[in-house]
Amino acid sequence: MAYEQIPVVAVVGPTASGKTALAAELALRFGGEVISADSMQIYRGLPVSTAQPTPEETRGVPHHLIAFLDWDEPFSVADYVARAGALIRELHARGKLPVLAGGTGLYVSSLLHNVSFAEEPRDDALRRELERRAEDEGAQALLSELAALDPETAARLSPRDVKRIVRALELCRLTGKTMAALREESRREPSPYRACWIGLTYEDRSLLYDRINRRVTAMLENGLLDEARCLMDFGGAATVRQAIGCKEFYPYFRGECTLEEAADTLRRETRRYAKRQLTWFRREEEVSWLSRDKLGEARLVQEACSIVAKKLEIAYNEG
RNA sequence: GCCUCUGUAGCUCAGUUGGUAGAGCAGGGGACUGAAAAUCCCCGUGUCGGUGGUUCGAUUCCGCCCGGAGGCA
Repeated sequence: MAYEQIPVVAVVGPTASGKTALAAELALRFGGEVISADSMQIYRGLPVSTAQPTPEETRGVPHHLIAFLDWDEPFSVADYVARAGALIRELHARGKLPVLAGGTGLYVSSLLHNVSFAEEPRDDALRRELERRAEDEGAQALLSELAALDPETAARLSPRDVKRIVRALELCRLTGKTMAALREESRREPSPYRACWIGLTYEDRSLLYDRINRRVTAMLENGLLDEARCLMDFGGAATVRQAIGCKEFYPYFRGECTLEEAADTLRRETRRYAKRQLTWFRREEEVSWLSRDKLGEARLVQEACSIVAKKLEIAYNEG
């Protein structure tokens, strides 16, 4: 490698697995700062539903890319990669170790594998038009159209995956290139980062689910309903509206179900989300997994430190 | 104590006029390139409560036992 790669730690795993605490601990021990990799914690005014780190949890360590966007502002992976990449360079220049912490797999993977999004634009009006056509003519019609332009992408998409069909068509129209080709081009540049991936998991899935279930109860005690009510009244960009934690209560607010039913739906959606996160990170071959149900708190931190020190070849003070 | 109903997948239940069974939910696996906490794909073997009997063959019919619900005393 002709140039030196910037060392980066990435703490990943499903929601409620303890990423926040471990990231702060690692930042303290290695002289780092935390960069969140979470597509919902970016928004202001959702500290409870998005489980943003509390002041106690940050332990005096600076945390970046949290609560800086208003609800009417959309956000995307491309925005994330640009901002987080700039932050990493800035921290490195200041002699700080960047510690990524978050559960948005697409963000972490795209950033650390240096996926380039530079040239591909987006066009919300075109997107809306395509979505309307999908409703009127059926998604299959759009998929057939895509098959003529970009057979490779069309072949791997389901006729029901409207979102991806629309985006693939949008890309063809705007760039004249196929999504398949653009994907290929986006992976050409080698990563400027030397990444140490640490994955938190539970070997016994039911223990993770217990934690999730209890966390929802705790959130309700901490004002979750107020956030949900505000977001429902405000509306906001398509991005925030997807947040798990608020939309599940809208039926309750409309009198269509009980509070307990809404809370159970939220618990289930969070469990499913955690499962999807595990699926995403499992395919990242570089992840060193640590089982939270097998290691005590002290042991977990110790293991994580030694993995980081070894991988990034940095010294640190034990204890 | 007697009578009735009931016991099938983790849960709620369907079903087999006797040829070892299937839905919903829960759950599991996977995919993922500008909305990703989104979106999409795939996955149902379980002593049919136990035990005897009838039968070529019982989860299905009959007897007894055990568990649950209700009714009468």
